[in-house]
Amino acid sequence: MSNGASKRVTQRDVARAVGVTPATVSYALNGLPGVSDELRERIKAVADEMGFRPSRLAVGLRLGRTNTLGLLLPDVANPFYPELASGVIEGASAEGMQVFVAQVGLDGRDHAPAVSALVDSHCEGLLFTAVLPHDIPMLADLRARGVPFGFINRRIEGFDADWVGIDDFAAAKELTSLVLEGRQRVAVFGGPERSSVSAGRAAGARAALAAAGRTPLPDGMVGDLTRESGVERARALFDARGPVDLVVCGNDVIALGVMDVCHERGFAVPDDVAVTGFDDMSFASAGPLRLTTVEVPRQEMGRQAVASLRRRMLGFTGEPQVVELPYTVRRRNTA
Amino acid sequence: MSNGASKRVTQRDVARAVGVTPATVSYALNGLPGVSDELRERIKAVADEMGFRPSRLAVGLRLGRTNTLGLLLPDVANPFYPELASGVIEGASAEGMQVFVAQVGLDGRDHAPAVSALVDSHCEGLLFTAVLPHDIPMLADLRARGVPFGFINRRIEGFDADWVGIDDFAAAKELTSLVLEGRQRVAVFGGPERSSVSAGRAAGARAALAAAGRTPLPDGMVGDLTRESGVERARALFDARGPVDLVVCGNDVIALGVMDVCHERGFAVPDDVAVTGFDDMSFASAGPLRLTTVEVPRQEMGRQAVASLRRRMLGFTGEPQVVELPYTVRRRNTA
DNA sequence: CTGAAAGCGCTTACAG
DNA sequence: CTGAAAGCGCTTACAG
Repeated sequence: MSNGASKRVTQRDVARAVGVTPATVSYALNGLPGVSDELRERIKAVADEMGFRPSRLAVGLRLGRTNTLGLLLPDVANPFYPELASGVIEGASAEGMQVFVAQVGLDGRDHAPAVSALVDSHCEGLLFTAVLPHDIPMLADLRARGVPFGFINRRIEGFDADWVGIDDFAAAKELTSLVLEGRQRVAVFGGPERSSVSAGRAAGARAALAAAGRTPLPDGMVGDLTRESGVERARALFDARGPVDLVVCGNDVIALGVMDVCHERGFAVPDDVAVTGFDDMSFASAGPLRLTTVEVPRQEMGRQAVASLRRRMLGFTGEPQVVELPYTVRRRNTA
Repeated sequence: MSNGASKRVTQRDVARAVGVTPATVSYALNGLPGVSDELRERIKAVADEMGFRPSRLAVGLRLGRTNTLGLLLPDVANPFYPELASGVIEGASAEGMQVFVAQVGLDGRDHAPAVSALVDSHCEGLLFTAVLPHDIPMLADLRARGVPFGFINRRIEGFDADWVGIDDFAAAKELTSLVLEGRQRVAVFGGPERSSVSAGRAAGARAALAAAGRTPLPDGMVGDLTRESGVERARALFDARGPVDLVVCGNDVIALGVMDVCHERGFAVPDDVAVTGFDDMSFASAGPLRLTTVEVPRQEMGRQAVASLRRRMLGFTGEPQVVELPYTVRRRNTA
């Protein structure tokens, strides 16, 4: 025993033990009519005792339904995604579904191989968290194959699909307006150029500035959503212009990088340089940090996305569903 | 088209298109002998053009090998685990394996249902990140069924299995000795009582104190690895004893909670109260935080665990493999 | 070099 | 109320 050989108990084993055919075991265990109560109980008891568990592979092959969903996550240096994933996994598990997690490149580069592997494994639905416009051909192909999918967080202009997220534009505008006050020299450190989320946040910040009759500094508007990128952009910015009044960042991680540089140069936050983040990651509220930011309901986004996807998997073919969740501006100590 | 019906192209479709039997398609695509080069190329071309991809379900059922691995993660409020997961997913994907991710309760409670679902799906190996001693019966059952598994991070005293982690005892001892200096009143805020990792870290801290002829304060030794727990324990501690000299925390998240309370009470860190963390999570090095902690190679732990597990899946039956990775003590500004 | 057949573990009409 | 048969999509001995 325990020689590595599969010790799986099959339906047939149970059938033999009880003295019926496998079909009867199937009927009994799946609660279909046509089996006497007494026999059903006996089969259940034997199955339990033998530790029989139907093979999901066999059931999936036979039924053409696997109860499996695929989740595509970009590189997890960004703590935004794990919490999204947690919501997805929790929501899926509550519905008896399993989740294959695949990783795509930073910022969502190179979805194709991951999607292919997921489809090969009969995922019945896919959830994308970091789509970019160049993914459209792949998505169109997916749609043609009849594989349901949904977007979380990012979406693609002009390519409709179920989506769950927040109003990034409104949130960024509100945050920026709130902290703008008299600050004149304002930099906006956005995320990747083609990310709908980053674009929305940057546009919101610019709109707030415009409403106050100001324009942002042209420095560092586009970059990765990483701390390193925040550091590099902040250094370049401060080298060129000294301590500016406010840096509006595309997420909390960039803001961390900016604060690193403020610390390194001895600029007081927010007195010399005010900084805002976005997402309200767990560390943002920490005592020594107290980052001013926007809380995004990441777990809830994941859960809602599963709910939408499940409807599709069950055959719903209506218009793309848009779920816009509430956000909360958190004004703390950095702006 | 696109009515939700499965648009899967099967081997048989390809066979029909080429005018051969499905078996020939299988031989051709899998590079087996017995197919002329010319025919093989033609079959490959047609398969590609039709977008044929073998069903992993069918292949898995037929071969009894699914190339799938299951990863069990506790509640992801703790950023420790996503980075571990990233290493696992990356390592698996490099080997052509897919990863089912399942979530278990906080601190690893209630593994059983998740394990069961993973085994039902024919995962060929399981990776546990937060085992507890009471999981032994479940693990023994797994072993009896011939399902290979490995531990990352936590392990179980007296239950040998492949394990990847660091020497938590040595690391905690080194860190504590380094920052101890003249500090007399020292609290050790550990993690869950039965976690091998938390136990090792706490023991290491106590050993360092003992070596200096000191004993830790009895307050808050056991608790969850959460910020809330850090907050609660710090409040109770400071209520009872005022600002102690040093709080050695079981991880960075607890330390964050302690620093929240220092901030709230106006205690300067490290001058009034020194604080150490453990793990070196990304936020730990942030300018305003500069937490003194121990860097744990989380991604690498995940990758190595996949390598060990893969050997088992390929039939290796030798002694349990123990992989102890190097850690790095990071002395920054909080102690 | 190619084809027909069995079988992985299930489910579900269809007969009895 | 129960059993025999077909089939989901593959792979692999086994004949030809």
